Order: sequence, then structure tokens, then C-alpha cells
Amino acid sequence: MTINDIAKIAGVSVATVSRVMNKKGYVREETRKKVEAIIRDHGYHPNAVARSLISSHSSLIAVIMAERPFSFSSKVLETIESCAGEQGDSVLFYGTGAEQERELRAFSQAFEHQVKGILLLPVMESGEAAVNMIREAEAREIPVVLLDWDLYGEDFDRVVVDNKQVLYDGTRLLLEEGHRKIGVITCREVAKEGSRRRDGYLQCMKDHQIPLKDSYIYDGDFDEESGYDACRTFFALPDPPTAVLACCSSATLGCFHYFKEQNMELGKDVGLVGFDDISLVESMGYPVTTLDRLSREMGRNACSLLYQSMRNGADHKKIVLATRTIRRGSEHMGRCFSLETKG
Amino acid sequence: MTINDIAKIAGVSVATVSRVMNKKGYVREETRKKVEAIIRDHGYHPNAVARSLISSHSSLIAVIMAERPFSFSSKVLETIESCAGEQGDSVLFYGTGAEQERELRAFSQAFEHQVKGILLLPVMESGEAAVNMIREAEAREIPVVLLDWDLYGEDFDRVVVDNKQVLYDGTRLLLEEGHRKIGVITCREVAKEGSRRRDGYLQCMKDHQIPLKDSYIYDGDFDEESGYDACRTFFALPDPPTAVLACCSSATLGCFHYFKEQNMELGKDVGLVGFDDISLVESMGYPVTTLDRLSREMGRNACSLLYQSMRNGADHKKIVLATRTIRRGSEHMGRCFSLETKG
DNA sequence: TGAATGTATGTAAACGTTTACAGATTTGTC
DNA sequence: GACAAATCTGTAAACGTTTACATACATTCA
Repeated sequence: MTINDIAKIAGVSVATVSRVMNKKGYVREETRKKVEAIIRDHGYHPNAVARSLISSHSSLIAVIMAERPFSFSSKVLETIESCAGEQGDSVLFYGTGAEQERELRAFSQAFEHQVKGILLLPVMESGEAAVNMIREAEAREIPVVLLDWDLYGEDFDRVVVDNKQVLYDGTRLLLEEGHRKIGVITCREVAKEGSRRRDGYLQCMKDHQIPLKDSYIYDGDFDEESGYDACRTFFALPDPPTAVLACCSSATLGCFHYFKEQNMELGKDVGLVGFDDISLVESMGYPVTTLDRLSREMGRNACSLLYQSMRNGADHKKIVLATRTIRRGSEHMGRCFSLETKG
Repeated sequence: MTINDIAKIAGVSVATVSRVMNKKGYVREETRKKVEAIIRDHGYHPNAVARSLISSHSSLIAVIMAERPFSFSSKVLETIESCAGEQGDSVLFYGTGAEQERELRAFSQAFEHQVKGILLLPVMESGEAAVNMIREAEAREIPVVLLDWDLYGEDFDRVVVDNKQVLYDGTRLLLEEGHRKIGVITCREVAKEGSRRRDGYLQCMKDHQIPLKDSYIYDGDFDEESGYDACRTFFALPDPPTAVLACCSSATLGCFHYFKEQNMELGKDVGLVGFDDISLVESMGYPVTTLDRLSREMGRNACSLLYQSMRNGADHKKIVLATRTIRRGSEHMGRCFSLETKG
């Protein structure tokens, strides 16, 4: 069933059918009605492939991310799909598992499918390879937007959380509660965001003239074990911290595990500020203070940035998003919101 | 940069370039080398759109699911993407939010993009609309595979968990621990899987000649609140249950919440068997017995079923997968594995 | 030697749309 | 009634591939 068949049945030319479908150009009301009826009755769907070929861009956008089963990326993806859907576009999803080979394949396939745009979450160990692929996309005039990835400080379109500020705020929260000995668990994440988070802690401690102790800084990975091990290390110290700051959601859970095992009561025996959406913990009845990246906000902003730069193409923008500090059940918005434009 | 440009640069015809790219037909070794070099040097990617048009099917498969931020669906998606990638295909992701309008749009767009196949997780309140769309896909010779959705008992390709058996096993687990008063929380899920789970409980109780009590059966929704409310109801009874069986992961968490709040210790004051991957809970140090649908297995099996029926098209298959009973840290595989074929 | 087969390459049609252009009809204005 | 403008419709080229077919040369075998 093609546009030709529809045209034949309706007794008009393909051009007319095309005009009806696209609501473009002059069509007599009567003709339009007739054609629309035939399209409906025959369950005809125009071939997006042929459409793409002639118009030289598809109605696809690609989302490329390292697979992480946690809620952040999955909420981002959902939001993006929803936004793209509103524009009549579909989402090509690529998980990379942080493997370089799959990353390159994802870009290749996205190119081959003539995507209109690419949304990129942190994926590569080597930022260099990423930069190359983004440059190649640019050469094809395919806009790329980075999510929560301050890649190399290059001037790409991006939506980020000010990770340094977030952890600065988190640290201050603990300081305000009277803690002076604060252990921090950094997450060696891809793309250096982990170290920015660490910088926020360092800066805040410095601003409040609290001497730093190397033993209070634990360089962990992006997993629960890191949180657990960090705590074990911290609390084996002769002078252990009184509070812990976790820089990713997995580590936060690991801390929980340790505290529970040691019968340490949160807020009494030990302070904790977590990271990201750990609403499951909340669901279980634990009031946790956490620094939540607003995944839905991020997805939405990234999409509008992408569509914007499909139209303009010109200047690069950076959107810095607020985080939400969810504080023991009550919640209030963080303050770091700004919108910068860069020529 | 098109195949024409490459052909011109290489001084050969487009047919030759095509043959080189597809490793199909005769090409002199020398010519092949030259063309390959030129393709590589110019970063040429063949246009998948033009390819699809001529071959009348794309290298796309669609995954349509109601969005649930929990780990099950997101792991399934990742696995599918990985399998599709191995076949050189890309995944179109559609979240429906269980809204009928978005569901229809997802199918439409999948059709328009000429997908090779559709993987369908439970999406529709109304199974009827789903059946219609699946029939339409079949009319277009697009294979559809259902995941964990025993839709209407119709003979579609599908990969399912024997939900009745799973809950049967879960109930028996509690019986073996000596419990006789077992509360069950069903989840009114889409597509009746919830009631099959309930049937498993009923059957097991009956087989063990334990009288049923209506007050021990709570019909909940797919959320944490249901788990919490169910427990509140159960333990307000004059003769409350001694153990609880939750039929979805959210409800399991809700139970936790209640037990924690009431200072009821798991395994001592109350028994609990949960559902699905609640590894987060495990991460926090709680040893939970849970009935886990093997999401990765399911994704993998669904893909192979899909690719298989692209080739054959003929008979419909049903794969019944094992679940994994994760029992207080130690784990062993459930026994319900079988592969049925239906003409 | 010449036919048959195998290898290598090119030509051109086809896939299902969109759209520039042209031609035909209607409407409006003086 | 004539001319311009607006409205309606059709023809055909184009998008970037694949592939059936044709052609040409090389090899094999009787």
C-alpha cells in the first residue's frame, strides 16, 4: 500500500495525496475529505523511509549512553522519548556499556540512519574519541547535545548540573548540622564529573577553614561496594568522621549497608548526605538527605536545546540546571540556576 | 558524500562500490582495496535510508513499553539493544506511559519507519487495541514478540514467566518456613499477569489444604503505597498473617517501609517473599528472599525469537522462562523451564 | 580453435516519497 | 468582458541505494 495505490483509488495524482497528508498547498475541501477517508479506511501509513530520502533527514534522534541500570539515565531516556514524540520524532536508543567499539558503532549507525540530532550522555573513557565523533557529527550538520557531561570544557551544546556547586552545598548542609569531620566518597566516573564533585567538597571545607584530611577522602568507583568499603575504612580510623558525603547513588546505598550492619543510626550516630534519586530508600521509610539531579528537567532541556539548534545551528549554549536538595522528607530547590550563552 | 562520489573518486561504477560495501558479488582484490581505502579516508557512511527504501525493510526494530522507571524494563531494553546491535540493527524506543494515544502513535511510527520487528512489553489497559495493532503488524509481515505478557491467550510469539508457578513457589517457600497464615498483595497490573500471580498463591494454599481467608488477600496497584497499605490492613486484623508475599517490586518496598516503621524484624517477627529485582535492598544489607524475573534472559530470548520469526515467519512460539529465587543471599534457579512450540 | 564457464565491471531501473513547474479552472475587479 | 490573481491538480525529476541484466575478458577443457 503506497501513495500510488491511494492516488489510484482516489482517482487523483500522488501529488494531491501528498498535499493532503502534509496539509501543504492547495487542495479542494471535497478532494481532501475523500483522500483522507481512503487513507483511513485502508490503514495507510506513509513510508518514513522514502520521506527521509527525499527530504535528506529522517524523523529520528539518537540517544547514546553508557548503560546504567539506575534510575537517572532511564528517566532521562523516557523524558527524551516523550519530548521527541511530541515533535513527531522517534528515538534511536544506543547503550554502549562504556565499550569503545559499541560507542563507535552507535555513532556510525546514527549517521547511517540520517538522524536529525544526537543526545549524548557520558560514554567514553577517552574523551578524545568522543570529541572526534562529535566533530564528525558537526561536519554533517547534525546537532549534538551533551547531558551532564562537561567534556573537556569544549564549546559544545550541553545541559549540565554544576557538580562542584552541588557537592559544595551538600558539604555545607553537613557543616550546618554541626559536623566538622566529614568523609567524602568520590566516584571515579567517566568524564571527570567525579572530580568536580570532589572539588566542591574541597572548596567548601576550605571556605569554612576546616583542615582537610587525606584519610577522609575515599576514591571509589560507581558502585555500592565503594560506599561500603569507604565507610569501613573511615570508621576504622582512630579519629573517624562524624558524617559521610556520597557522590553517587550507588555509593549512598553502600553507606546504608554499612551503617545498618554496624547498628549506626542515621542522623544520630552518623550524618549522611546522598546523591541522586534514591527514592527507593525513601520508599522504605528512611528519611535521607540527598542531592538529586533533576533527570526529567535535564531530558526536557536537552531536547529543547537540540531542537533549537536544529533550527539555528549557530551559537553554542550551555544550560546549567538546578539540583533539588531533598532534605529528610521536606524538599527545597537548590539555587544554582543560570543560563549562559556563548557565541 | 554519496556512493556516487565514492565511485567517481575511485574511478569505478556505483555498482562496484556497492559490491565492495556488501561483500557480495565479484570484485577484483585490487579494486576492493582501493575502494575500501577511499571509503575509509572520506569517512563515508552508506545512507541506511536509501538502503531501506530499495530493500523495503529497514535495519530497525521497535521496543514499545509502558514506562516504568524500575530496573526490570530498563534491563530488558538494554539487553535488547545489545542483541540487536550484534545483528547490525538499531532499536527504536517508545515509552507509552500507558496512554492509549501514545501507544497508537508508537505503532504508527514503527510502521512508518518500516521496522523489521516489534518487541512489546505490556502496554495497554485495553488488550483489544493491542491485539488490533499486532494484527496490523502481522498483515505487514512484521513479526511481533510479547515479553511477559500472556495477552488473551492468543497465539502470538512470546517470552513469558510462568507467573502462576512463580507465586506458587513463593508461597511454598513460606509454607516450608512454617508459615500458615500468609498475606498476599496482588498487583493490578496491565494484562492480567497480576491475577495469574494471585492464582499461584491460591493454588498452592489449596494444594496444601490451608483454608483461604479473604482478608489475607489485598488487591493493590503497581506501587509502594499498595505494599504499605496492605501491611497496615493485614496487621490491623485480629488474627494477622505471619508472613507476606508481594507480587511486584514496588509493593515489596512498601512492605519494608511498614515493617521498619513498626520495628518488625524480618525473618523473626514476620516473613516476606518479594518480587523481582530488589537488589537495591540487598545492597543496603537486607537479605531478602525474592522471586526475580530474569530480565536479561528475557530480553535475549525475545530477540532470538524475533530474528527467528523474521526468517521463518511461520509457526508461533512460546518460551517459558525460569525465574531465579534469590533466597537470603544464596540463590538457586527455579525449576519451571520449558519450550513449547505451537503450530 | 572454440565453446563453456568463471570473473570483473558497468548501465539503468526500481524503491515511495516530495516538490518545482506547468497547466487548468475559478474568483475578483474594473 | 477582459485581465489578474488565487486556487486546484497533474507531470516528472530527484533523493541514494541495490540488483537484474548486459558486456567483456580470462580461464578451462574437449
